[in-house]
Amino acid sequence: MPRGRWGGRGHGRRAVRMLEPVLLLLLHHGPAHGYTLLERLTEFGLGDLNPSMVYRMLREMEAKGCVTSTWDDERTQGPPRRVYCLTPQGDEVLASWVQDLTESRQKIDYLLNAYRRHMQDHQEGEADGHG
Amino acid sequence: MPRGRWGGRGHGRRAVRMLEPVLLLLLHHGPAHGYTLLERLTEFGLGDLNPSMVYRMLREMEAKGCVTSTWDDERTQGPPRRVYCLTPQGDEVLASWVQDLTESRQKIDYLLNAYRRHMQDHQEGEADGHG
DNA sequence: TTCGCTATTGACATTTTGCACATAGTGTGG
DNA sequence: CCACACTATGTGCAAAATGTCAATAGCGAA
Repeated sequence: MPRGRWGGRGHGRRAVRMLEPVLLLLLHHGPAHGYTLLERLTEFGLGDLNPSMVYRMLREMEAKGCVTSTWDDERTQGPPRRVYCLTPQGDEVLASWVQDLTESRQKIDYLLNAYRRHMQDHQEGEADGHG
Repeated sequence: MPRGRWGGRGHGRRAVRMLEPVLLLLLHHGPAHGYTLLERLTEFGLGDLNPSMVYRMLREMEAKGCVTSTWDDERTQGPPRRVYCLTPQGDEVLASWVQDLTESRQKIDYLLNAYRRHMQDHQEGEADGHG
């Protein structure tokens, strides 16, 4: 019974997916190669991602018009590299992601606070009126 | 080219999925019917969810052993209702969700802060050395 | 040539999501 | 009784997203 890579421990889903916004932000600093972006993901806690996913996301973003790509002229080593560059469109999408993430953060906060409050009450209840 | 229900506006993915943890938290307060849970979701900003998804999630949670369900004895109106009840297992899973969400929140914060810092620098750069 | 590293891409399986619709009991109006 | 609205839950399917593996490809070293 294959249930993905989450071998039984804990819950089976990840709360957030931030690959696209992180890539957009990274590209807002200036054009970059996929491979470079890939390495910079660790800074954002996305270090365990499979390269294919990053390249795929990049291509999807290009299809949506968020980025453009050209082949790099200079080649230091290895095969030709693509240089990705943010478009104004990508800029807007980044902004909308920031919006979404701000709201998401609020929702998470709400849940987390509700959890802590409830757990506190629960403990007090145990110590006070129960036992 | 159908891309889901996000008709071109903004980005096409949602950052977070919190249905399961919210249901677990709600059930930590005590047993409840699916329909009731469904209505309480709005408090957590999950008001626009399709009922099927909630019931489905509930059944998945039961399959995982996070909750148990029995048919309600009393019937006020409508068909028999299931009462869902959190298990110790579900308690643990909720805790692991809280962990995950705490980390996720940190990641979001990191991205948001990086964005704001960068945008500030960008503006200063525009006003100062550019134009 | 083969090996190892850098870079990118393709193909396929699995998982998740959204939606439409089926089922089912109860109460109301004709 | 029948149609209808409301409460409550469950099924099935199609599309999209995600995860993993393997393929391609250039370059330098052995």
